Amino acid sequence: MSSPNASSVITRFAPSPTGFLHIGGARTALFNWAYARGRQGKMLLRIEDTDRERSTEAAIVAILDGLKWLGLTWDGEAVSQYARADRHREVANELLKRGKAYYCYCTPQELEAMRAKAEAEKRPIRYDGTWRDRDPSTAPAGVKPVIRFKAPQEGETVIEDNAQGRVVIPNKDLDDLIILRSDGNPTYNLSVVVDDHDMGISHIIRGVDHLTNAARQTQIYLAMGWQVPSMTHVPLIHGPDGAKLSKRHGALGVEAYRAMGYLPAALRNYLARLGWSHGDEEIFTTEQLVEWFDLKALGKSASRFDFAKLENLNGHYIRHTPDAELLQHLLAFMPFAEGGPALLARTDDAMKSKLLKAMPGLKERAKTLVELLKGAAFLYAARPLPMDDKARQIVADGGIATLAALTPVLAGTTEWTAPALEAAVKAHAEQTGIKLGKFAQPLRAALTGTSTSPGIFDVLDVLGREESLARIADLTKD
RNA sequence: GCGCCCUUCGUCUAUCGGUUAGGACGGCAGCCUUUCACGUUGCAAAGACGGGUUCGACUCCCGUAGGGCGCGCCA
Repeated sequence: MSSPNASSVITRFAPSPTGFLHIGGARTALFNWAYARGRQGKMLLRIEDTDRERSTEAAIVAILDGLKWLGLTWDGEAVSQYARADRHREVANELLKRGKAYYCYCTPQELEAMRAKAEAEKRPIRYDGTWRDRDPSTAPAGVKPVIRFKAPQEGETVIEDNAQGRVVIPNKDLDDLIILRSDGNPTYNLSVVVDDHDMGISHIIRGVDHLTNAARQTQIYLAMGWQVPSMTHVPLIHGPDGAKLSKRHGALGVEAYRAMGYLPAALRNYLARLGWSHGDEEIFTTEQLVEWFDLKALGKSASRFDFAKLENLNGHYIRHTPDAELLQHLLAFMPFAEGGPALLARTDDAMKSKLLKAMPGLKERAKTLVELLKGAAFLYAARPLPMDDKARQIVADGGIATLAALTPVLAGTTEWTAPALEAAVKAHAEQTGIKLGKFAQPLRAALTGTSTSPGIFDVLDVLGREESLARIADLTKD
């Protein structure tokens, strides 16, 4: 199964489908992807679904969907770990045959008691090795055994980690883990080793929460006489408060970031800067990430997720995305936005061209697609326009008189374009000696129903002569 | 409790024994300005603590404190 070219890079992303793709998993996937892509290698995808109780189809769909949205493509078909259970059992039996594993007849209750006792006596919580050297013929009747790995008790296990450095763990602290459950199903640590070996994985890149597993897995590789892949354990991402970003503490799936209006490219860029750096580079393309990404530049300490920085980056990406492309992003985002589907239904070709025309002014003031859509709301608004408090205030504050005085100026402008309208209004301002700003705000209120918008002459332009004049007339006619 | 790991501005980070400890986000102040943004200029802001090693430590070593991860017939 492994590549004929021994030096080729094969990484993998191996999520367990017990929930959505969270931000830490997304970054792990990004690193695996970038590393493989940057070295003409492959990134494989394996779904670790051996926990039949908690694995769900919905989670698998969400994870694949999240990866696709993030633009992280994998090579070949996603592998179901559970589907390979026979092979895992085969290896468990091989280990048994080699004397590297044994049957254990302890019941879950006994193990629980063992743990409780150890804890009460303030001893390390580990399996005591009851069945390690015991004759299976003394097994109690009616108890289905598990198979335990016979871990070395002396010496130490060394992990040469690309991010963590050389990590040494005393073998006395690693107990005999279960590799095959009493129901005959393999457990995680066995499955991972067998799959990574069979799939020819050259580089394992995952979160540091797997560091201890790395030691146990190393022992299994050694027991099977297999080559241990290059290991890299990246530091974790914590929440803004420094606490861990667990499922229950507001950890969000990537689809939540999509709904918050972040662009995949911005999220990739942001995530890449958590635990990894390339000198002082802050904003870089995905192509550059692929080119620059290097295991050696990985940090060791956990980082906190900072929405403010993500938002800033996202704003940068929005501003620098070409209008037409950004419109496509906005359209794709709308189904996930609050009130978005309704607006999307009303987005015909005419509306699309209005959005496109207004885009330069719109994108300048949006940090997220949510804000972009909100900024575009005036294009969708139906007359008479709903007004927010500030707009109402402006109108009430002498705005109507200003608008009335402005109406003939606008109506008399032969060419309805932003520059022509601006020239006309400025001329009027000069004649009357009133500052331009005095005209702009009432106009903005009348045309958009808010106090903020793109440049007011651009707004007049996109809205068109008829609609603009009508919106103004709605306020001045009575 | 045991094991492993981590610790530079509020946050993300640069530094690979010799720097005025740099950048970015955020903050503050100014400029620009038709609103809001953008842009731009400037300012404040860091080596957890204590010992070593060294001519010289943020960089190396030890300890302390704080934090994280792991210790399932979960992954």
